[in-house]
Amino acid sequence: MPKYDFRKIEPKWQKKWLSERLYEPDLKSAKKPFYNLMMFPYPSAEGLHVGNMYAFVGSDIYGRMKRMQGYDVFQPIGLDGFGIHSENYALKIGTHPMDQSKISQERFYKQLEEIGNGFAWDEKLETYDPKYYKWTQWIFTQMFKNGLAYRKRQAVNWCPKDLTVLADEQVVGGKCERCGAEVIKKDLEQWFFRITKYADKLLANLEKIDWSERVKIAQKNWIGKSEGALIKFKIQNSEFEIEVFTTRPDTLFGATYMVLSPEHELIKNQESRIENLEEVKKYIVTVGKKSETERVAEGKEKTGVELKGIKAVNPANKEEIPIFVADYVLSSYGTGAIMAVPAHDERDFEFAKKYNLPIKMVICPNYPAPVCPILDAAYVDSGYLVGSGEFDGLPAEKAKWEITKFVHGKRKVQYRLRDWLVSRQRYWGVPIPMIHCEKCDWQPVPEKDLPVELPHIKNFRPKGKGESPLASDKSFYETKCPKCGGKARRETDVSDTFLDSAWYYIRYPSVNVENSSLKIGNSKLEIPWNSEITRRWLPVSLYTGGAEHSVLHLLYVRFMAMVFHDWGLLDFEEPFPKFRAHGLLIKEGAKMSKSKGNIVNPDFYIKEFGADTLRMYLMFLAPFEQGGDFRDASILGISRFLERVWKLGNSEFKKFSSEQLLHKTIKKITEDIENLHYNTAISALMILLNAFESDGVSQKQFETFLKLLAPFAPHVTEEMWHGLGNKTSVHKEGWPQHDKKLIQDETILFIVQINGKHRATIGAVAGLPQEEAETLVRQDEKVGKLLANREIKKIIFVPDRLINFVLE
RNA sequence: GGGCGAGUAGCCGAACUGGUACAGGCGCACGGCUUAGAACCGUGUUUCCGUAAGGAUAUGUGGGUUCGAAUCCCGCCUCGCCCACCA
Repeated sequence: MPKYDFRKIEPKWQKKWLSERLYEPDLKSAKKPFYNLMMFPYPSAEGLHVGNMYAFVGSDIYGRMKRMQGYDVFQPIGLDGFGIHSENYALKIGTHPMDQSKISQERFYKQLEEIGNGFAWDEKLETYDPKYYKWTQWIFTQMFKNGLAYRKRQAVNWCPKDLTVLADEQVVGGKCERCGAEVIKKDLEQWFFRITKYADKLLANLEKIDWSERVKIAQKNWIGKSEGALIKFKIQNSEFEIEVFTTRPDTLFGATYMVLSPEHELIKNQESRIENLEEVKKYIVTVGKKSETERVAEGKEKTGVELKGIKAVNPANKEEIPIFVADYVLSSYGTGAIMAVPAHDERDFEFAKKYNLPIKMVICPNYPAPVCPILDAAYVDSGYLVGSGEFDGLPAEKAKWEITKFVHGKRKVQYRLRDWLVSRQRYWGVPIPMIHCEKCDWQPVPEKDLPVELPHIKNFRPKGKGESPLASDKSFYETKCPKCGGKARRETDVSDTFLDSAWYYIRYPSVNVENSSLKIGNSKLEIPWNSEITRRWLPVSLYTGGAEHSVLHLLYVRFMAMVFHDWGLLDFEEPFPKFRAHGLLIKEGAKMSKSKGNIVNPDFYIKEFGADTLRMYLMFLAPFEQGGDFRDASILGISRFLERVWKLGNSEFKKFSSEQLLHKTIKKITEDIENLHYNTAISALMILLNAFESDGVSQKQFETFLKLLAPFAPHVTEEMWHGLGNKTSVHKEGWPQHDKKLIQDETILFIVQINGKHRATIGAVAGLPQEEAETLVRQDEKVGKLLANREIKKIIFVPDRLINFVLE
């Protein structure tokens, strides 16, 4: 018997598959397209993380079964190589990202090949390839032309370590998603994408897509829809008004003061009337220096300053109320100002207590209530109106819209979602293709001049002055205005990496074909993909990836698809009708991280045990969607399993007695893979192998077994398949079908219970009616004894399964 | 603070729609093979009583529904993930 030499077998088949283009579907004319996609990785030269491998293998197993089921499976691969991640790595080891990317790319692709996935290598793409980012830039210019990209000055998230601004989605718990540094606010003018325009659709479409529930919930909360009203408050002795957004217009009569965010325009506007201007300004400056986390940490103790000398008027009861500025009101949500109703809002209550402001109760749990309860906390539940003039006695829900009408307010739906900040003051990214001209303002770079190539500049280190390193390269930024031809300056910021990944899945099938064009009047506009191919292959059949991208990539990518759809470039709105989040792979109970030094490098395990063993081990740990704990010790179980398979396939065949078990296993494995329950599928293979070893196996049965094992262990199965005299790849074989008749049991085991307790197990033929089953069971000696002289109150009968005698 | 999810053997985990709780693997123990060890093969492995047959007991915890609950309902405890002053 030859030795199971995976070190020879695995590279041999990998080469062969590649040269035979085994995993390349016919993109132009495939009859049963199945686009199986896993989120592409961002590479660093440290190489593929075992967590990446876990995710890719899980996706591959599904794709392999689909291929064997007769689908034309397209499983492309590429690199999300632009961005802070790769740039920081280059900074750390002292290389240039442009050179480093070539090294990382080679290493990553080599590793991805070694894990034995069925990738369509011909269509690989890298986001830092000018051929690719030409179109990322094209998308940017179209966004601008369609009014979906705009510039705005506002307080934005700034990472003091990575020296760039960040989108809200990239600030996690007040910290930079990439480096973990405390994020502070900076007042800067930046490029934004108008994702809020699609808030409603992004939310509504969630109902239509089949996604892991936890990801849908995360998106729903992030979008954060709330219904309320816009209400205007007049400023005493002034033309100025303050507009507020509230979800509780029913409590308007209880508004005893107002609060503005530190950035609110009224403060500048009314500067001359504010008596304590110095104090106010000082407060605003102090607040501006605080980081997000400091604000949250101090959140329990609210701070604020009254704007002395000016008052607002409550439009409901015309009472004069004071105005405060406080940082618990955010400039970026609603109108940046609130009406404070301390009796019915926890935050306002706390603030009012601290500054000794009146607390007026206007909602009572009961009506007519002789006395309203004395508040030691805000009463935030619903009830009936009191102290609200003509509205007294109305249920709060009803009063909401009547009061809004009474004060000429407007109903308004407000989203928590903010526009997507896409500028980055870094080097390693897609240059934003915009030109600024003193005369003509902002102009997009004309399509014919794309791409705007990222120059190889020596000093790419971020500068931290709110400018990208590109701003020091005169030859880059000096240009002419595309409109008037005058002297102009290029935008020197780059765009967010998440823009690169927001459309890659459309590009894959079109990598090697000609792009389509749109007719606009008499001219043609080339678009970034081929429409015919796109119609055949998209949307993606199954998308797999990490749940950590719930409100990042997975939100942006949906937004962009909706935009393309509205431009007539795609005929679907949702890019991924089915998405599954895989679990997190941890190591000995702890998260893998560089700082802990416990990152598992797959190379070592592939060398030591083989890719097939590592693949199966990873999948056997726990359900794929749950994640798993990598422990060295238990990899031996799989290693033994494959050795035994090898041994069995190299010994003499004879007929296996239970054809039934084989067919039950076919059914189970098919269902398990469909549901990504790879751990139980592997366990079913083990059970079958155990049976083969004790009862024997025919060649035909063993070949079926190899097909079932093929998605998990593609190399060894291919080797043995050919060893049995087959000339074509096992991965192109038809997936085994179970025989429905064969899996029906002829005999079953009856569970006999007395008072719900298991007392005996009795074999019987299947399909026995209750009476016969009862007779049979009573004949049993033990059961007979237990039932002797007892009164039977009731008998519960579950066909072919159980009979329960209930006594007295 | 809010939302979501989970708690089964020494460990990872299985259990369809409520119907034999713990499949499969790891580990461990004993035995075989071997000069010896590794590897490999076999047997056993919730806990308690019992030589055994068998019996009792057991799915974080306390209740409830049911002939019957890991599964459904309510309270509590613990852990994980996400969000977090969003008016």
